Amino acid sequence: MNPEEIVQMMSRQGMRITDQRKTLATLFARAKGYMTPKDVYEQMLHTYSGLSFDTVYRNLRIMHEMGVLEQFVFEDGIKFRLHCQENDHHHHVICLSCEQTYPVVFCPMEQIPGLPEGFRPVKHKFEVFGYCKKCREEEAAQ
Amino acid sequence: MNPEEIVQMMSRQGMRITDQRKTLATLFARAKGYMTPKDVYEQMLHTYSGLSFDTVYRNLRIMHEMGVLEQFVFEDGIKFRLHCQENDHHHHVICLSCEQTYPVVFCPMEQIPGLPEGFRPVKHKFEVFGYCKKCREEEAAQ
DNA sequence: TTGTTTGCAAATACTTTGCATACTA
DNA sequence: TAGTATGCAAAGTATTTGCAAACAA
Repeated sequence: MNPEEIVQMMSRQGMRITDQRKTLATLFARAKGYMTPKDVYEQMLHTYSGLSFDTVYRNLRIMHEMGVLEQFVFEDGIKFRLHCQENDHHHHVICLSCEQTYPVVFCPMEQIPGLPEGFRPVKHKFEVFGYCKKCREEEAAQ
Repeated sequence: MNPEEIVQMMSRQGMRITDQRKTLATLFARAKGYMTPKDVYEQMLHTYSGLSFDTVYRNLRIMHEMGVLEQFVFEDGIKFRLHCQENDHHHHVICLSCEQTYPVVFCPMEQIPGLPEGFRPVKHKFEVFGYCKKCREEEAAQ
């Protein structure tokens, strides 16, 4: 998705489009992996020297509520990225080096045996972490 | 696992066995689900009125490092429970109501298709959330 | 007796809130 | 113009650290 599409999406949801929010859109459009609130703040600070942290938090929260961003709880804290554009149910493969994510359509719930008797599943998580081709090649080249 | 076994395990790892740590062992032996540091603090406060939060944090961290406890990042924060005693690789089914967990031997990695070309997986997460038989029955009985 | 554990106090990190001003629509 | 967004200051929550006294081995 390009920045304009993101801005449109935000606008459609009733958000007012400020310069900062345009920059946020550009930032997330360009981002390869996930970003922490701190990452976002630091990136934005280049352009807006008077930027405050609470505005970043507010916008991240709103953009998450609007479904523009996706929030992911890593061991080391919460991170954000653009909301996944895949329509069908899918899972993610995440590179531990560049944090790029790849969708996988395979879903283990379709064939899971051995659920406890009487257990009614309502949601599940399946994520694979590792190293993508590009990062492995770069690593090997050093 | 009973409290004595947990205490032995801690002792074997070189931890000194204080009254508080014995109580911690008892607490986790009895706990059905996961506990937040706050839960633990509040439980312990019944017995130790002068208890401080930092001691709870310290002990939880140490017991996690020693492999006595298991740490789980939920959306609403970090929680702890006894480290799983299953030997073989397995995954967890977690009840959203009582937080009781059940092991499942099935592992989706054994048959996952569609990994991006050249991606080398190093770890994965697979967790199923829902409601266990007991909680569903209790819910229905109301 | 030695070295670990504890409580206290304070520091740090992260996130949220109230309010006046600035800006979008 | 009406109402939202921003920066500032401050508060709230979660977690960590340094230190002296208490305690386990």
